Amino acid sequence: MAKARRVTSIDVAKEAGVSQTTVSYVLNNVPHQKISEETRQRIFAAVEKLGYTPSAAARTLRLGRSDIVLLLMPDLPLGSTAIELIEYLTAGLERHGLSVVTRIESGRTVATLWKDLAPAAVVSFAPVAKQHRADMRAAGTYVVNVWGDSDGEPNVMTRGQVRVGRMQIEHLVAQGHVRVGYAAPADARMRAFLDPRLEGVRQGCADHGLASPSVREVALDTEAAAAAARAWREEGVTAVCAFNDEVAIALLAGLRAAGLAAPADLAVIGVDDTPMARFAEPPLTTINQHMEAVAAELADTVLTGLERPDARRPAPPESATLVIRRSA
Amino acid sequence: MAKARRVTSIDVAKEAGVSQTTVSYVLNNVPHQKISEETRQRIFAAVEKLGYTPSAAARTLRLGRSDIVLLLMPDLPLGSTAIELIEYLTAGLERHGLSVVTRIESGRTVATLWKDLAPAAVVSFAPVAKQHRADMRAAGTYVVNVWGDSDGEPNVMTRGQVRVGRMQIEHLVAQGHVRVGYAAPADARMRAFLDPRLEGVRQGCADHGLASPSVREVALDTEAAAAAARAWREEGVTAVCAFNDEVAIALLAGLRAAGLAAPADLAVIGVDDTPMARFAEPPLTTINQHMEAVAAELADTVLTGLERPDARRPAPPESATLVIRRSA
DNA sequence: CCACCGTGCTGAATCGTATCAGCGGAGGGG
DNA sequence: CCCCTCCGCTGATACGATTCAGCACGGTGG
Repeated sequence: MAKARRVTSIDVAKEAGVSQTTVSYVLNNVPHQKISEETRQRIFAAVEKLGYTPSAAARTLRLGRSDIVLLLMPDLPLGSTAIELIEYLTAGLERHGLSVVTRIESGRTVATLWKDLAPAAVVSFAPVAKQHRADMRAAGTYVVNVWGDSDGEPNVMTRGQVRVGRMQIEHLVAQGHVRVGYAAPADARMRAFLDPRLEGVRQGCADHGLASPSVREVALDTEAAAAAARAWREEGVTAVCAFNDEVAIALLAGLRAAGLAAPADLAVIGVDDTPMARFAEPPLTTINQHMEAVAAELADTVLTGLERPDARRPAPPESATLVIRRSA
Repeated sequence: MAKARRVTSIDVAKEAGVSQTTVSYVLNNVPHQKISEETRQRIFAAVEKLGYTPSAAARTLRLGRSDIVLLLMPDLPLGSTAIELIEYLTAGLERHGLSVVTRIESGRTVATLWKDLAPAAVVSFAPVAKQHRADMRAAGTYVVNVWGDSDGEPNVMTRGQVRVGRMQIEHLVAQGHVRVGYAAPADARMRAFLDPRLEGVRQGCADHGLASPSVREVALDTEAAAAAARAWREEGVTAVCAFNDEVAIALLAGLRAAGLAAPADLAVIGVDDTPMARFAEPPLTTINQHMEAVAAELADTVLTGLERPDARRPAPPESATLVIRRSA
């Protein structure tokens, strides 16, 4: 069989008995171009009949930018929370004709990929050099930097993360704790999320007249975690907000190793509600972030940035809930 | 400032004082086109001087296929094992001019994305409808289906997964166990990995003259896991191979809830060596897969499939090791 | 001396879309 | 009756690469 030729807009034009220009106008809803309703329908019918799909490559070549949104993720395990976020974001943007692809970022190969894809927007959960960001913006790519480099860039995540930190403290205060600690991850790549969450905890402490939390790094290592636990105990700390469930679980393991028990000796609260959280010993109290809401907000930011104003929808108000188990 | 125009191969041609055709020949190493060494150098110099980068869109339009490799992942948490695999694969293919992007697959929107990207190859860890695969192949995309649908498609992962299952059994046998169980995940999306691993366990049992393993589903729920543990005990099972660390950790939680202890009452061995494995109670014995080797094999498959024969390198022989902790 | 061939290079067509500039005809105002 | 405007549509070009066909030139064989 002959190598099937692609169906082009010219084929559609022939089928509908109009010019290729008209087909393009109709399919792109070009404003200020009056096309009769009858012609429109003929064209849509032809598209349907021939199974026409526009060539993304040709579009990209002509317009200088594709309909792709590049999502940059750090080279860290993506928990169910992150996966959920990606899925909702993908679905949300797909609805507006944008395709999301993800790149797990380990180094500085973004530039190459960016040139290859010519994406309409880049959403980055991974750190990107300021220079790169500037280059992309200069070339017309809309860049959403989820990492708040505090340089006044659009940043949708920060606010929610602060709130998560506050929620941790609210629960501990409600349980009567007065002297609290904060378990930070040893992995520096987490900084972008650490900062706002910790800030939320600090704010919460201030609001309730508590002293600022005693911050310690808790490495993913039982001995190190045990040492941290003992140190907190000596300071009189009775409860610890962990950066996330992973850190929290490590800390629980450390407690057991140190012959201590949660929540009696030290209460622990995590963030994420990982599938593993319920199997911890004791089962982990944690904060469950509603990724659908977060993703919606993120999608909104992108669409607005790309000036597709038809897209706005109010973000659901509640975006996190407390999951009480036994560790705090 | 004037909107910076793109540097094209025509600019390079002018700078080097040759035709654009020649530039293309040189940059693509077109065989059977003799270009003098001197001209080559002039062109490379011009490329360097002007900072020329070929337009991927134009290439794609002309060739009908891009230099992108689309990696399809299921919408499951990507543990550090998976992330590592992705990273190594990305790095390995990048070396040969291929850009890897990932799509977290939840539904059937692959087709759209595939058309948008016109990828050179698709590597799928997620199930893809047979029809889709056929379409892609018909259009010239090289498809690697890691899910072995047993329809004779290239499948690099299966063999290694079988080996992993065997390794689990080897350890248990060495510990003197005779009657073993297999803890399967409740999530059906894991089937593709479950089947070969379980097959490996079965083979191992046969080799050592043991009865076939007693297979039970272990949901990620403490009560369900406890029930499964009790059931195995009643059968006389003394050790269980878990599908992965996640299932293994759930099972350990179930054991504690049932008042049983690992490994005395029931030994448990996982797969993956998740970061959480060492914090389990008791710390989990597991199999650590060497993703670098797996990724290398996968990259090799893709490159061979795309007929870039320069790329072959022998895959490292060892690709998994046993990590002994305390649960088995 | 002519025919022929290989070397090193060039001209022009092509991929499929978006968009600028313009064209015929109908209708209205003077 | 003529001019002008607006509607609905079309022709032609550009985007930036690959590649087919072919050209000039110098050397070699007959």
